[in-house]
Amino acid sequence: MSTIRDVAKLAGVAPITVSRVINDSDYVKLDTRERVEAAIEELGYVPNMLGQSLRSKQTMTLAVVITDITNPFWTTVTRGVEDVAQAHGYSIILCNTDEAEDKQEQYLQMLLRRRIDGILLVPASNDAAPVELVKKQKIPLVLMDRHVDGVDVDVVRSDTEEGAYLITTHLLSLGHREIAMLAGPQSVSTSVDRVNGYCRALRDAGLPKSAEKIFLGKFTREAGYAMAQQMLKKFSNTTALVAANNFIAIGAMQFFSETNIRVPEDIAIVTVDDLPSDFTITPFFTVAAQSALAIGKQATQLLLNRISGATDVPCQEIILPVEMIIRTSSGKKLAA
Amino acid sequence: MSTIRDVAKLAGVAPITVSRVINDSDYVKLDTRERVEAAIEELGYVPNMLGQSLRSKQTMTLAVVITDITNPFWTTVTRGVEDVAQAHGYSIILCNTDEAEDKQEQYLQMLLRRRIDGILLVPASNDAAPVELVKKQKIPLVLMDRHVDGVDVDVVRSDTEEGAYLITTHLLSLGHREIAMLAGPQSVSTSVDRVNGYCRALRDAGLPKSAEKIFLGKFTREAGYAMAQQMLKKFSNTTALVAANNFIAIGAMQFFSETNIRVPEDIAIVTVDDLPSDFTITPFFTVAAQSALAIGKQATQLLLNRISGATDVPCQEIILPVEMIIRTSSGKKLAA
DNA sequence: TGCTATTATGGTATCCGTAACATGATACCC
DNA sequence: GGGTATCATGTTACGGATACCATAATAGCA
Repeated sequence: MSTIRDVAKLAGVAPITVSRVINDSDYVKLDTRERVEAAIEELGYVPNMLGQSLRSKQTMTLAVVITDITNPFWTTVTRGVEDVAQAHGYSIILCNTDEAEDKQEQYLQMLLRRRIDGILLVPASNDAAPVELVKKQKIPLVLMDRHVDGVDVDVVRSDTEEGAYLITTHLLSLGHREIAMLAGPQSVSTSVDRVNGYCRALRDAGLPKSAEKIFLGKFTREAGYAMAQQMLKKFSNTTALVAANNFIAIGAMQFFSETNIRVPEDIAIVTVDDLPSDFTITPFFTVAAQSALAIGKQATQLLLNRISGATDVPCQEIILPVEMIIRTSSGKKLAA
Repeated sequence: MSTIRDVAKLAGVAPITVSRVINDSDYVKLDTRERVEAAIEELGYVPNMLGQSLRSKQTMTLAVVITDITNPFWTTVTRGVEDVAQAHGYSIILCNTDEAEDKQEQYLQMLLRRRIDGILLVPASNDAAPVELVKKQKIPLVLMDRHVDGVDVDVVRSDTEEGAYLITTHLLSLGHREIAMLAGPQSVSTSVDRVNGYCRALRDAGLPKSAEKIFLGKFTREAGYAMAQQMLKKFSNTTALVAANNFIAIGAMQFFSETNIRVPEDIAIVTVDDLPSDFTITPFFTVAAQSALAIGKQATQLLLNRISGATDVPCQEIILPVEMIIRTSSGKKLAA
């Protein structure tokens, strides 16, 4: 692969002149410019960004560290990131942590070595260490979707506590009193927040003891299936269910479907996180929908602001609103 | 951010000695090593990969260029890529072309500038130019899912023609004779291949003229909706439908659902591409399923082989088998 | 003791592009 | 004609890590 010096030699100029032509950065006579461009064409020269980055200390690269690229919520977030990043000339490095702290740490180390310009992180857990690791190197960092306790850092997330509150309140308004919750892991803030929203709704309705019906698992279909099973075994009088995300809801639905329990007739279901409309023929779940795209876009915008020097501005927590969409899965008002 | 020289100075050694410690590449006295490691720790030194890459001419980075990160098929492919890449110490740069040739070209140029070690490309169209562009720079390249005419290049894809053949034949075996096809764009090989499979099945059944019922659009839900509408307008006697992918099938389903046409009673549907089981409560579509994960993994494996010097081996086209899964959407055998 | 092999460390140049500074040429104005 | 502003190009050094070669110290052995 040819270098800027090869081009310079062929065009009979100094390397810096070629650089000027490439970057359109300084005076170059038309005649010279044409000679240089011809040489570039002839050699098929492509500037080496490694050299540029080494000097400029900019890689024009952002990293997106998510927990699972297979989950449509995260891909939509990533899509939002990509759109904004691309519009500003940045590329995206994608990292999958699978919710594993060691994999996350490994990736972050690698990103630091790469001198990435900024990181968009969905923290695998509530542990502050990885955030500190990045902050110590002064690499701009924005957390997405989840917050982490005890560190000063930018966060862009949905008001997921309110979301859980809304859908639980909806169930209460339909007359349900025995409402269980199938939640995610305790180490993840969104799971905790959603449990809190659920509890607050029950408290506001004067049913604090109902909050014992909480099951903790993972944000997966398998976990949803298993938790639904346990839940019915333990609390057979349950009439409604709050799922902490769509995968849990789907897993629960599969269990109910297999055991001939009708939804919403026998048990009503509500959940946080909508499924993309592209995947569903007729939307079924009553949900607290967040805008994954907006999370990605806003987080990236904030990150780019930080990169372009807004370092004195104190860290912000941007909390986006959620929207309740009432559909079939929550059923009708119970007969009194 | 500190450099190898800062560490060297603090430890009282030459930079090269620090390098040796970092890479464990040569003799270093235990005593010296410890001093260097202490200095690294104290300064929070992180090696700069830009410098390393500039020398070694390896970026340890692969690019995945797909058409839409929001589509679960591509994310599963990407997941396969990521798994294999990560296991070999490579990172992934992700690029979304939105099926647009200009965006693809822009991305490829950028990847060349970055001196990516290899590219996994889902070509946006049948145009050979982008492939030539990459090959000219001798950057290892593997196409995924789609092939491109007139160029010698590695490809890993599914036997999608056979897939379409299988599901069409299944419809024929159920007694259907008026079978329409809703396909993707003509510029994409998978769409063409699926149309061919559909035609071959009809030809084998002695119904070549039925192949006039082909509609071309995009691989999207919206297009599926629109094509289903047109199709019924033009050929109201149609009893079965072959969709070229799952989004088209879902779009068609939505149209039928809105117009009170029952599936499979009034019209049977089969499609290529399964929906991930995590998104569906009870799988409905009879499909020709490909293993997206396998495509990603195999393509990456092949790419890594090329990178590590298998340049003399001629280009291969790896064609993975598809599997027909019969479900509800194709219905029962028609009464004679 | 003298010679070679092994261990341990350093100097210099290089990967590629560009910032900073320097020089030269041309144009313009009084 | 002399001085300044603009245009045009080049020289040198640097960013960070490391290959290559050189040197020095120690160990091993006859």
